[in-house]
Amino acid sequence: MQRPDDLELLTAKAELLKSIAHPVRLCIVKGLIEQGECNVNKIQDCLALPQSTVSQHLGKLRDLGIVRSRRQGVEVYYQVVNEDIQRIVRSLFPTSS
Amino acid sequence: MQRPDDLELLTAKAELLKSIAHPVRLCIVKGLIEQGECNVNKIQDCLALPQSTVSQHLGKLRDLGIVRSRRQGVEVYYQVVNEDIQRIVRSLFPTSS
DNA sequence: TGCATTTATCATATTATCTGAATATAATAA
DNA sequence: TTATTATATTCAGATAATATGATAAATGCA
Repeated sequence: MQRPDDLELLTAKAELLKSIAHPVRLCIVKGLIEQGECNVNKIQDCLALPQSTVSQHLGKLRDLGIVRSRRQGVEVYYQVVNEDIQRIVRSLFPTSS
Repeated sequence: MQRPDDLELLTAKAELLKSIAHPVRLCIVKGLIEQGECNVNKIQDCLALPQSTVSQHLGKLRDLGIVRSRRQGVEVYYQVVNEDIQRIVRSLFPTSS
């Protein structure tokens, strides 16, 4: 066991993991990875959670660079853009596409 | 985006991610994976954290089945036994062994 | 303009997590 | 038995994360 040479790296990676270490966010990210881009409204419907709850989770994912949003008219579409996260989620749910 | 068919699975996987979504626990797990089994004392020395803090983190990892402990006399040795976690950590730190 | 729809933000209550001190337990040696 | 070393557990306070309702902002349409 060697001394943690790079605490910043560890903290950054832990932060990354934390971003999907929540059932709702993991569900959102898994859904986006498996089925591609999606707008907020549809995500909400599927999760059956209050709009503000979903929006805040998406906001957190956006702030961390896990997802990117794109406005199309009134709607905002989200997609997963972080490769670490994509690898991790695919590796956690191997049977899925 | 489909309805979360298996909330339990999502919650379990999120729990798994949460277990290493902390710099100290990620450091411990990374160290154990890269350098194999290690006793608590050495882990403490390397992390320069209070004994109870390290022990509590190890306890959390043990309760979740991430690591397994083995007593050898007075010392307790830990090793990582969860394959999901091994895959994730290796994928997060690709340059390491 | 006024209105409906979609999404974001704010305030706040609740809950979970982290930490360190103190204490407890386990193994071994003297 | 007592002492020592190694590890675990308990507890209290601080901090952080989460959920939710109210409100605000952005867009498009009549």
